[in-house]
Amino acid sequence: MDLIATAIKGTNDMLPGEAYKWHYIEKTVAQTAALFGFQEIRTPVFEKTELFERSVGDTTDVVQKEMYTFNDKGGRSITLRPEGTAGAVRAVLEHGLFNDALPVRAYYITSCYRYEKPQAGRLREFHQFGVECVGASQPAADAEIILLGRMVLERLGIGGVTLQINSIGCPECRANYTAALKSYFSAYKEQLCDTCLSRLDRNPMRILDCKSPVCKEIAAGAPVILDYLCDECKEHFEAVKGYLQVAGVDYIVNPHIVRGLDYYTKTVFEFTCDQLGAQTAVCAGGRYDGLAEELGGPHLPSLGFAMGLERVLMLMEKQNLPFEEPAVPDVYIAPMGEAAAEQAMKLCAGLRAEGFSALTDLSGRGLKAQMKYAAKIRAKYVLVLGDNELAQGKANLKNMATGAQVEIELPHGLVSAVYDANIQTAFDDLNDTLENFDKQS
RNA sequence: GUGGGUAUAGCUUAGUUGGUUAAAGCGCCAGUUUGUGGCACUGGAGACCAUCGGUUCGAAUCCGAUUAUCCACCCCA
Repeated sequence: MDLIATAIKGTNDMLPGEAYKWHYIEKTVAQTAALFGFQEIRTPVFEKTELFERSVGDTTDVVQKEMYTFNDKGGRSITLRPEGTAGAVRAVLEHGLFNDALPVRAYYITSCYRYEKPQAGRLREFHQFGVECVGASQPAADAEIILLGRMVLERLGIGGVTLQINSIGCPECRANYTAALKSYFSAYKEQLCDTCLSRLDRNPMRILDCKSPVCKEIAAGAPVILDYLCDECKEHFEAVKGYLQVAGVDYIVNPHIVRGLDYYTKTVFEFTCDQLGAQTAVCAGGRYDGLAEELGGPHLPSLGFAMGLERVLMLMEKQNLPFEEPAVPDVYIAPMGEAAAEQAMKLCAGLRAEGFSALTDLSGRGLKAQMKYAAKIRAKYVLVLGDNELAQGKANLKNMATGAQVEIELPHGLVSAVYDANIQTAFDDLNDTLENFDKQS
């Protein structure tokens, strides 16, 4: 084939044969969110560029080199959302949802866009399940969000996941900490890798994240944020850990967890797994107490997380986890000849009106081919409709799983040219037949 | 943005040291004369061997570039 266009780099088509997996994940995720009182929020795929520059932070990689930014025809700078929090919080503020009962609990399942080199577990268009809890300052909120993330993974059956938590403090304690980091790392200027050298000035906390062995070794001896937390942040973090312990949640405190988005404060966490290729995080988030104000709203301590759904899917497939099976057609009607084809169409319509999924031939195939097709689409029952059946008003209904057949009465309407009111009751009989079929055979 | 692997039918692959009409399995379509699927048999459609250029009498095979894809770095979910 020589197609004039193919899918864009880093995008995935979700094909009919796979869609049920997504449905299952989305359903599980939404139901779990509902258990925690979260309601869905949907915001536009694109936003004003400033929104992301301000929230995510204009020194972050995401903003600096990964955003899909363009000017629309009105000359406005528009950006496809690289993450979900900014838009959700913007909407909460814009519509004054904080005037209603606090906290606002919202979740979303959306696509996000980042211009990155695709690799395992990383796409340019990817999907996130995210939750935002706006207007909750207490450590209980942190624990609740973590519990929600954990429960989603649990309900999907995903194993091998570790919860790592840390606190990166408030702007005040972080300032002290970064100062300490700077002076510590400055002593190793000669040995740090180039990227870390540039991070020394801009964001020394990132050096803790570096994978280069040398930097890792140096970072191992670096000051730890937890020692620099102010009393309030320290207390908050202790309380969060306390809640997690009470809830029986296993976690490890990893002082090297540093989120790449600027809005995070205090608690940050990641659910990590080693089955994601070079990627580690399947779900990550934290508190962002200053974001609402940063966007021009009131002071609203908040927090949330995002879960990478492609990564969730990847883990589920790797771990051979079951998905809710897709629905298969209830009945396939195999007509033979033109007259039968018309009646089959009518019968299908009636069955569908009754809530059955009913299919019939659209390709003019022979009976054998139709049986094959019916088997392939995993139809539960097949009804062969030929001249004999139409003449006698009876037909054989075949159970495709067992091969058993049973004779049923055809609706009267089928043999008359005009739609007959009786057809409805006749379909009811057919329904009963379908329902009782297994008992009979 | 940097680096590495890969590129032959819808899918998975074979194609010997470059040598005539490029194979197979699966899938698809159709048959195996009487109206019933999963099995078997037979036949059919389907590939300008990613693209462009080069070396050669001759290229799917060698060389280069481009593109795509996978993986890793970076960063992130």
